[in-house]
Parts: sequence; structure tokens; C-alpha cells
Amino acid sequence: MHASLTELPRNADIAGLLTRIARFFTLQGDSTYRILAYEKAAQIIRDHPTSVAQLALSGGLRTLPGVGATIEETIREYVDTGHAALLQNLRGEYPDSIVDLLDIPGLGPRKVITLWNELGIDNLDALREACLRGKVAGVTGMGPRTEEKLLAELDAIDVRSSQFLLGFAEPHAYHLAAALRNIPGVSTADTAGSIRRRCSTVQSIDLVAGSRRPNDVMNAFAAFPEVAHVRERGNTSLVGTAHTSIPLHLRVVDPSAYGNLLQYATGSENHNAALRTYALGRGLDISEHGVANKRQDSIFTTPAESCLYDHLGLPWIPPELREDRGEIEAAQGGSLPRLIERTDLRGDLHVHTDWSDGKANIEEMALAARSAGLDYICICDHTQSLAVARGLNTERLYRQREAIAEINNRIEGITILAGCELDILANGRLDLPDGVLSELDFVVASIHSALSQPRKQIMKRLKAAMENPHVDAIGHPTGRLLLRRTAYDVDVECILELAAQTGTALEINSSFERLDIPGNIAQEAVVRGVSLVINSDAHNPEGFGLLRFGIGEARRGWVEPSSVLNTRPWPEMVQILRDPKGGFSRPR
DNA sequence: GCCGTTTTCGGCCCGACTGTTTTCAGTCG
Repeated sequence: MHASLTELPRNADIAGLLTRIARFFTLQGDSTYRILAYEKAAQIIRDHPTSVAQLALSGGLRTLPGVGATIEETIREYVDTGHAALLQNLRGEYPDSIVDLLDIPGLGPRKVITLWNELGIDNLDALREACLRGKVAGVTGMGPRTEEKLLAELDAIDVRSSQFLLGFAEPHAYHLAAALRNIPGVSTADTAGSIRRRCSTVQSIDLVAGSRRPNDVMNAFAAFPEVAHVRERGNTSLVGTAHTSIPLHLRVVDPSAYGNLLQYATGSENHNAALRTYALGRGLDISEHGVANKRQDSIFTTPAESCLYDHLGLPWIPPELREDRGEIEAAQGGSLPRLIERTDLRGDLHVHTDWSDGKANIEEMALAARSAGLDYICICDHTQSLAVARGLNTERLYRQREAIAEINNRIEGITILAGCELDILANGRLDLPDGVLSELDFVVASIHSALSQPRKQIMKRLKAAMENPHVDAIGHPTGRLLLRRTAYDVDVECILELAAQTGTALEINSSFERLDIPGNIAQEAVVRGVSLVINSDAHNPEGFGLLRFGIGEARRGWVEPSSVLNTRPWPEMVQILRDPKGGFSRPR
């Protein structure tokens, strides 16, 4: 029995269980629809903002889309006992490690089973050994080329991290798309895939181009200095790798069907599948080549993606929403959100300078913010306990305020506010006294130390910060560092509740290593009437460009401008802040 | 296994590419 809350499995654990079940079903050659059902449920649970285990205990699992009676039963058993009989039975004679083989590109269930049956291979090392001895080439359906490719993949598996930060991949992708557009005969080209959907981490750069001469385009692309090598090359598509080791996918179609391809290549897979199902119900068959109307024996192609959605009787759906999380239904019902845009932001409430660990002075940051189209910024440097960042004590904070006032008098077109990024100490105390905090325009409180404390203590700290009347927002509330460090052990449910109760805003930190809170939690926050702030956490003048990542994350969470405090002009913000915290909560 | 403004049963996405075949199975996105 799971004795207490802290022992409950996390959503990632439950999702992992379902994924594992799906993989064993895959190996056994079970119905693809059953496999898909488990994978879909796993995805939903992985993305769910609050504890699914708690949901299981309260009997609410069936409210999750994709969770029916059978999967509910499995999850409940897992939450109650820590294991699932279904997985034990499925696993049967297979060793646990065999599903690892499915991670190798080129190895699917059939080949894995064949390798197991004919050579007894059940793990990566055994596979490498067999390849080196030339045994794999003799296996049914495999030859020397297969063996060669498998060895290359096995060698690559250690060096290649399969995920890349959006902030890393996006500039490369935009550069390549621009280079594609410069190839003669290319009508247009774009970045598609997960980068276009603004996923915080991506696995590849997906590019699409419109041209009547696809071969010329792929030849030119293959010769780009950024392209390290080409792995596959067909008539209309190319798969390769950049020198930065990120995989590249390029597809080329006739310009007349460019809109169809762009939609297809943007995905997600789940969105496309749902869209196809929707279209099939209307007698239409969607593929990247066009929309076939079987009754009329016609095919619809278009250069413009929006015309494709229009053809299906839907408004254009922003890429960030295309995850099959209700966007098609919302589009049908005319209730798509008016997603926040970068230009909706009037200010940035979390900006560093060289008073702490920033790289530029106050004036440089202010001028850069003005150039970025902002009306106000709040200087929120670190506070004294964060010694590595030269955090400010009371005296330096007061001097900084004076410096800010002087610069405010001198420069036009931007208002500079005085705040701080207040350290929430390991013992739950705050790093500066209330008297000092009360004089600041905006206070962001963040955790930077003792990250591995148990959930209870982490929550005690966050609670103390949120209950302080001078704390306006929690900075990077979960503490996750993408691809590097998981979130500290926060109780998201509890954070949302406290934020709503105390009227404390939650930050969407735009650093592409953080993107914290993530969009799914932001979406839940909005539902509960919690206000958001989207901040750059800029440490240099270029840092305001990061806001586009925070905006993307917010859009993935269906966030509208009205839910984000810094879409308001500063005078309006002052009114809200003057109302001691209560002003933040607004009726829904 | 899930799901319902076509449906509580019968659907559930499909084309490109590779390597091995010798007309296609397996994998991928």
C-alpha cells in the first residue's frame, strides 16, 4: 500500500507503466488500436498538470480523455499496490531489457522478435556483439546493409541525445528555412514539426518547401554547409543530420499543394490523426498531397494552410494547439482561444542587470527593452543570499533604486521599475525584510537553493512566499531545467490552490532552459483564476528576445492575454497591485 | 482499449522509404 501522499507515483511513473505495457503489446503483435490506446493514455497522463495518482484515489480517472474502464483499473492497481498484474503477465517469457531494442531506429517489433527467436538477442550489448560477428546478416529479412546500419545506430546511441532545446534548434531551423527559400525554383519554405508547434524540446528540425523541381531542391539542401550527412533520400523527402547532430527532415511538394504539406508536416501526429478522423466523417480523405473527396472523385490542394482548414469547415488552428487536446472540437464550436501574442506584452517584470549576475547595466537593459517594444521593465536582481550571483542586500537595493530613478528621469519611452528576485531560503524564510519589500514596485520570489528537499519542505517554502503580502509572483515555480534537471518536488495542485487563495501570480519564465511553469500547468492555472506573468528573466540586452519562447509556452497552454498581468499598461498594474493582493483574483 | 451531433458496435490515418525481396514487409513520421 502507498502509505502517504509523498509515496504516490508521479504522473511520469504512471505514464511510464502504460508505455511499457504498450511496448509489450507491440512486441506481441497485439491490436494496433489497443497499443495506440495505451500510448495515448500515457501521453495524456504525462501532460496532465496535477497528480493523476490523487485523481485515481478520488475515483476521477475516467475524466481523463483516453482512460476507460480497463486502463482505469490498471492505474488504480498500480497506485494501490505499486505494480500491475497486466504488465507482469504480458512480459511473460521476455526479459525486461528486450523493449530497449525498440529504441533503435530501424528496429520495430517484428525484427526485435525475429532477433530474439533466431539469435536470442534481448539487449543492446548482445545486439552489438551479434552484429560484430556478422550473425545478424543471416537472420530472416535482414542482410549486410541492415547489420551495418544497426552498428552505426548502436554507436550513435550513446553520443546522441534524442532531445534538443527549442531555443537551440529554432535558430538553426529558421536559418535553414531561409536558405531553402533562396534556392532557385523554391516558391516558399518553412519550419514545420514540433518547432512550429513551439514544443519546449524537439527531436528534429522539420522543413518543408514548395517547388516543381524537388530533386534540385534536395541536391542544393544536401550541399548546405550545415548538413553533415544525408541518411535517406527519396523523390520528395530527405532525412539527414546537421553538424550540430540534430536530425533534419525535408519534404518538397509542388507549390500548389504546399498548404497541405505544411499542415501535414506540422503535426502533431495526434492532431493529424484526429483531423483525418474528423474529415473521414465528412467523406473527405486527408493526406499531405491533398484532400480527396471520394464521392466526387476530386482532390483539393492549396498553397495556403489556412485554406485547407477552411476546406474542412474549420477556422485555422494555431500550431501550438495542435496536440489533439480539444482543439478540433473548439474549432468546430467556434470557441478557439484568442491566444496571447508577443505584441500583447506591455512590460517585463523579471530583468537582471550587472548589479547582480546580469551582463549589462540598467540603462542598457532599459534601452534594449524599449527597442523590443516594451513600455516598462522591472529590475529584479537577485538578493543577498544568492552570493554566487552577487545578490543585493538592503543597502545595495536602496542604492539601485536611486540609480533607477535617475535613469528614469533621463530616458524616454520606457518606465523602469524597482523590484527584486527574492530568494526563498531553505528554511522557508525570505531573504529580505518586509519593510524593504514593501517599498518595491514588484517582487518575484524564487527558489534557488536546497532543491532536493522533500516535497513537504519545498511546499512550506513556497507557501510562506505566497502568503507574504509583498510577494507579487513566484518565479520559475517548478524549478525544472529542461533536459538537465527535473522539477523540485512540488505539489502542483497545492501551488495552484495557494496562488488562487493568496492572489499571487505564477511566472512563465521565458528562458528556453526553463519555460516554467509549463503550458499545461498554465492552462490549469487560468481555469482556477490564477494570474500569470510572462517574463524574460533577461540577463543581457538580447534577453528580451527570449519572450517569444515564454509566449509559445503560454500559447501551448491556451493562454489568452487577459490572463497575463503584464499585458496591461503599468498604470493599470499599479491599481491592481495597490489592492493588497486581493486585486489579482478576478471572477470567472 | 476507447469512444459517440453518423455510432453503445464498429470503427480507429496513410504515404514514403529501405532493404530485402523478386513483389513486399517493416519502419517511420
